[in-house]
Amino acid sequence: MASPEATDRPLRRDAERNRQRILEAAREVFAEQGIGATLDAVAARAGVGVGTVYRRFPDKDALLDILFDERIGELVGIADACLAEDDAWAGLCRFLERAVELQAGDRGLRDLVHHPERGRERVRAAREQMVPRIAELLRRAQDAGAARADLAHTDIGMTTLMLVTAIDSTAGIRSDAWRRFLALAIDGLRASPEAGALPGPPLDVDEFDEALRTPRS
Amino acid sequence: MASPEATDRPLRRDAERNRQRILEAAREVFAEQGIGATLDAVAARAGVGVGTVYRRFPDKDALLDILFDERIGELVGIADACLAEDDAWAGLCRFLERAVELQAGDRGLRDLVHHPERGRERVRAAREQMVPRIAELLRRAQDAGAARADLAHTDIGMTTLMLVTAIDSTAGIRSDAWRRFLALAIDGLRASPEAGALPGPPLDVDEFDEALRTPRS
DNA sequence: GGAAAACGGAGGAGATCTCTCCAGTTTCGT
DNA sequence: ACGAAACTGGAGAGATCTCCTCCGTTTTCC
Repeated sequence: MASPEATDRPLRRDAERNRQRILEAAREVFAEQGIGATLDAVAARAGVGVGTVYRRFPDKDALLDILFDERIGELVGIADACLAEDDAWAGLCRFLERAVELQAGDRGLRDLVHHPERGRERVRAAREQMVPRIAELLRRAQDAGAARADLAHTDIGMTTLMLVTAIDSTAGIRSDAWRRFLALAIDGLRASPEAGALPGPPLDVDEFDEALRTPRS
Repeated sequence: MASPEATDRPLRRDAERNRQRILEAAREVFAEQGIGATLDAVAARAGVGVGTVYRRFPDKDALLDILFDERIGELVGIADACLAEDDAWAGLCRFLERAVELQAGDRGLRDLVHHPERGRERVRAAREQMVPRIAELLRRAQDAGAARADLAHTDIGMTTLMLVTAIDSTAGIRSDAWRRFLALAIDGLRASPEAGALPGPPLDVDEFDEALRTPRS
């Protein structure tokens, strides 16, 4: 069903072999270079011509959709697992850690999660599943008195967006440097007597969505 | 001395008028669009031809240097003012607030501060003055027991880098939304009994420099 | 063995950006 | 008020990039 010819006769042997090579090469190239990588780069890595890539996949978004549907699904799985934890605060922290960890290893995934224009239906749908889960993770941690009460779930989203910046900057230097910044961020989310009230209202969902849509330097 | 012809005869009246128009237009355009703005855009805003811009300024970096030398100098001034505050923690917080505030209003300044490739000697020199000041602001706050003891000054730098991401994303939506994220970040820097030790060593200065040099999506 | 399917990769088309060139216009000293 | 020198505008050259198509050649499979 991932194949465009699924309903017709199967691909010729060489075609099927190349299709797999392209998918694997695309996985590698997008993970390294992000979704900005050209299909020429994918073709080169796969050892086929660009024409072969374009014959098999209508365009880059279609390829991204096939590749990343599953990976974004993993994020949903992580959220569900963390919702199942007894300790709500630990669940929230663990979610952040594992979600960021997953993205740390894949620049394409980072781009896609924080870049609503790209990808198609499946990726988009998966991303939308995240919102209620994150909101629930936060609400539980707040009810337990562990997370500061004035957080909104968009604050969690912005926190991961900011962490992605740290990852992008440091991935080539020290691949786990992000853990330090995550720890700092988590301490900022914790309920604490010293912390004053947050200034201003949080972003609402639409504002946050627009924020993701905004191109960053 | 800002003028390339300073040692020769003064510019003709129309040339000097256009030079001023270009500088003002460049300030506006770079503040809005960042240092990626084209000199064509600057010329259009100034109401002159591109040729006129290139006749007066050898290239974009020279123009950036003239424009932003002073603005980065303001950052140094802010750091000095905050170093003079009695309350070391308040000084650090105030520095972050004012430094980020200054950058919030000027996308070009954000780009330049966090993008060591661009700009020339003067901008570069001004940026280097920041490092010891930030280190001192942090050390004082740590000695006072207010900032967590395991922070390095590169953590402050990374914090502002991450905040810049938040600003870039939200500037067009709610221009002061960043204050909320700054408050969260500051709470993460505060010494606190709940906070465990930070994982891994901080970035050293060279690593942080390389991190800034790394292109971000 | 031959028709059909697939291949490769040069290159067209379209975006950008930076910066140059020169025919025409403006300034200013005398 | 006039002519030389200074200055102007903006088309467009040149350099990159990226996406995607086209078609002569090769491979598959009945």
